[in-house]
Amino acid sequence: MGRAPCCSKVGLHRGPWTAREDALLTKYIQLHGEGNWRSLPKKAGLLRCGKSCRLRWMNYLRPDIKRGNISPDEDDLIIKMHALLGNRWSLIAGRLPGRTDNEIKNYWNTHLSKRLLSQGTDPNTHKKISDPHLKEPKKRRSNSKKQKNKSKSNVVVIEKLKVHNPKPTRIKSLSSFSMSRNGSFGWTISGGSSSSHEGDHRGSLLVGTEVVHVPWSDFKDDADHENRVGFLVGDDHQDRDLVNGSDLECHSQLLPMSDHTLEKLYEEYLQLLKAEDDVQVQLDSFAESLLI
DNA sequence: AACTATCTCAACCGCCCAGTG
DNA sequence: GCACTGGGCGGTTGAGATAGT
Repeated sequence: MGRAPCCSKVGLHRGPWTAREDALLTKYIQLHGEGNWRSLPKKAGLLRCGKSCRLRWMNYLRPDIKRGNISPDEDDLIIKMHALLGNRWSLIAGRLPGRTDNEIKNYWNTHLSKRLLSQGTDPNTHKKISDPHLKEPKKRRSNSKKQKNKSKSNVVVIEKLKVHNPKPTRIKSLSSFSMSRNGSFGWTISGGSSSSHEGDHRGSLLVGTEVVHVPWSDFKDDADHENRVGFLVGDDHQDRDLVNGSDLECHSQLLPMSDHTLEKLYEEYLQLLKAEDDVQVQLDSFAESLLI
């Protein structure tokens, strides 16, 4: 509908981001903070749409991002949240620290919806379906455990049985994350230094007691690797190895915090689910509370 | 080894909403 | 109330990776 694109696309670079672009964007945001996405590309020296910059930052470059497989607990939570909220990925992501809406959306579409189908559940309505054809998920030709190792993301699968490859995710507002847009609730995630949105990232990979990870797509091919790594880790060279080497162990070390948070969430759900009398009413009110 | 089918997910697109003047 | 802008969201796409033939 009539709205003009957020910026002129003439001459703008599209497609996968290079390490150099990542570095430029990260550096700019570290210095000036988030916001003003429309003008940011120009100021940062990027030939990108502001939206593209925002997306790249939010889903990949933010320092308060962790990596890691989506755990079975998170699986379960996503399914429950989806039953409550539908395809409101940002809200669901808001309940899963370290997960982006894009990641959850992708994960749902590629894994969870198929799983529900295979279990005879309509992924849209979360109700049992009777059509046997719908129960059969689209199968890959192999039933072998795929060990996908995309060079693009340079990620190693930790859990042998899980096929989902982790991608970078963000922990919404480490000190206290709040719902975006429609949501207003929040919780406090661990103490430690806060990483504000006003350019206080300082290029460090350490956020509080957490080691957060910077994306490293393009690393293997990019000649700017060293510059980028050095840049991204700032002066904290002890973190270099986290970037240069396999950081999967570090990913798993991040999980306890998330698991702890998940426990809280489960408590909420259990409380709701225990009340069988008017469970639907409570679930509805719970869903509404997310939207306030 | 080559080809094909399938899967994954980063990135883009269009729309909506809130804020501002 | 209206127009405009910036930011954000959900849906979709397509390149690259993987596995089977």
